[in-house]
Amino acid sequence: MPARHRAMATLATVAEAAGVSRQTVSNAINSPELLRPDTLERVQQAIAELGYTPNRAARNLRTRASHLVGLRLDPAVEGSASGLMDRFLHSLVESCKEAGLHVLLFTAEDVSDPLDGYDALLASAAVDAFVVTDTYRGNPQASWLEERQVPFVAFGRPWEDPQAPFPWVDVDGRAGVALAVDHLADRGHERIAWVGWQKTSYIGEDRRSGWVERMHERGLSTTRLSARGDDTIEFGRRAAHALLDSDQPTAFVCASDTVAMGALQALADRGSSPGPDGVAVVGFDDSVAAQVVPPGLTSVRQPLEEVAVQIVRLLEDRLAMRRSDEPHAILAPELRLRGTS
Amino acid sequence: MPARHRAMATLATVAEAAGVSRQTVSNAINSPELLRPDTLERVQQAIAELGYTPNRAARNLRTRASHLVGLRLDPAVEGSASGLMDRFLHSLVESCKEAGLHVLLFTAEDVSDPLDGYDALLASAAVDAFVVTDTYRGNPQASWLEERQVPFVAFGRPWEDPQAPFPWVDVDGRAGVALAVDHLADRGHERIAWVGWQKTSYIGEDRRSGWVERMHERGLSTTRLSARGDDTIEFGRRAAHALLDSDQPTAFVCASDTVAMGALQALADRGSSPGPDGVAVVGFDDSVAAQVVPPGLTSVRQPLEEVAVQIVRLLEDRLAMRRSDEPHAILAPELRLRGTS
DNA sequence: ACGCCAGATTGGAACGATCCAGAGAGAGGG
DNA sequence: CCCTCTCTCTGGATCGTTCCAATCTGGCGT
Repeated sequence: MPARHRAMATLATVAEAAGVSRQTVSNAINSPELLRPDTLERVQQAIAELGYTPNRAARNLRTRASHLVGLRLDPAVEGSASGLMDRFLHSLVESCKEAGLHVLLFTAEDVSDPLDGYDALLASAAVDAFVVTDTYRGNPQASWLEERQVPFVAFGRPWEDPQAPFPWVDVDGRAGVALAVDHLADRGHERIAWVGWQKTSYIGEDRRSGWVERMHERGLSTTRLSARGDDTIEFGRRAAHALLDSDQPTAFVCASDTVAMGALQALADRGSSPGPDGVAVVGFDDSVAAQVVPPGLTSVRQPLEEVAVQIVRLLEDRLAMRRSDEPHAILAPELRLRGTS
Repeated sequence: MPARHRAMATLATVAEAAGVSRQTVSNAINSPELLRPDTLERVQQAIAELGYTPNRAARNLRTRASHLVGLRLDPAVEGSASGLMDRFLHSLVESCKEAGLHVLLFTAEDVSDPLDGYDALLASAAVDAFVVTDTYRGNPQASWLEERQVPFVAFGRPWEDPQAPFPWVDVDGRAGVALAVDHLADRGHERIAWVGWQKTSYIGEDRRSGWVERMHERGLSTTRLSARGDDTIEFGRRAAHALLDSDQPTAFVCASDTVAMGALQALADRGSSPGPDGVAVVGFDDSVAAQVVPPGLTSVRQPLEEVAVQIVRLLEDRLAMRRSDEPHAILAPELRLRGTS
């Protein structure tokens, strides 16, 4: 174990100890197949004895690569239920490790500027690549980074331009909602309502289309069963009340757990409880809230672990200047069944 | 704006453009007060024109500092309500930025080994310092890092050894719970129960002591009003039922929101609802779940933003090899009032 | 006119790795 | 016996910055 106050071992130190040149030690680490077995053995032993680890800064300087991936962390909205970032981050860090990469976090000075922060890291060669996550509304980062030929992978589709050539990974929200509709319809529900986001949200409309399509596929009507608004508990509550007052749905499929929590509140307001006997509710995100709220909110779970794996795969291709055979991935979510349905 | 495919500007480039030496450009950036005003002006203009930004790797190599802070991300327990890491991480990244630092995430190969992962980053000089967060049960990292004279700051007290010299920041759980007790007692509750964690948890016992002390200070009895168990919803539920069956508390103060959610479920099981008219419940962590569960769970909120600020302050001291005048900070949480109390 | 001094600027060396071209050692062929 | 070729290994140059010591400049006192 190298102690910090003692001088760290360097290539030169190891080389001397093993009686070889610097370059040979370097090769022992980076291209061991170049060494004669006995030499390799000797060098490896010296490395072990001295506890040598290559100095990152020096390596980065020479190879012009930092093996760091930048991720901009934007403030999560307080009071929204998701907390997806936590799960995603874990998987991402894990997947990156497999690929010899590390995740470097940064934030913007100016949160409203989607480009802020990228430039500084790039110009100083602090990171090799980016993972871009905040693509919910358009995605100027993509074209900006593309222009500069910076390797990056997006979590989220380029909705405005589905043909955009950059690599991305996304979750099939539509399929997820269709899953929810199937589940409810299988259980005999016919009046299944949608409580979702504003029309301006690409993601919201994608999820909603899963509801519309699957409802029609199963011969169910969607008329007067749809509500759109903000991603807040309050909206979910009001929308659920309004729908219950007018067209008496027997189930709600929601664009998010946040909205779904609102629907649950509406049911509570009316003294009725969700679940098999009452009105069913299905959320989206499988947030912690969905897991802990009684009696458990059925919810569509995004495969974030797999998303991270795919992102890193594409990232590796880009970093190796390799053309990915499949630069886009749309992953299927699954339905987590709980008490509310 | 420097494009990636074009050669990046270097000190030499700028120096030539400004008609000065490399070192002068370096000084213009790091010690501008050394330059004559007109020279400084000229150099700065050249820097701006060429879009020059110092190369991190080269700087790191020369100065033996990376300005990176390592943070080990350990898997959050699914189904526990907190999600504190998300909030903390944001604040930490933000505070670090002010100090010219970045946060580098890593994970352990072997999660059960609290030291795993630190060594590799350290040996390769990838980070200058660490923020250690997983100190809930003992804290071998601290002594390990201390031994190696690695700068680090812990989020969490060294419970086993309060005199330990390393810098740390923590939240006063005891005071937070006392706040909750006061709040409930002020509202007329006298039979206030504790639902907390195992005796082996330092944090759990600290929080509990806030309940015990404040109850006694206010002349209230704690006899047969305490339950201890796992940090799960299920335990909270069972414990609440048991207490309600035997000694009829009118309020629950819980060691976590997770446990509190269990208590809420117990009330729901009995057809009674929490709040002013029924049994009050107070949680701990102010998790997203607390915010979204109807009618809103009153909860003790940790000042994570301030924790991050203090951690970075101590970190800066350590990195500057400066002795902090106050290397420990215990911050007071606050009570977030909601419908359950 | 000269020396002195502080302030401003410079050029070489160093940080620790990898790239690159070339040297040394054997093996094999003519 | 020499030449070539391959396999190993080596030493110098280099990445872009900062450290360090030395040099240069101009103002001031005598």
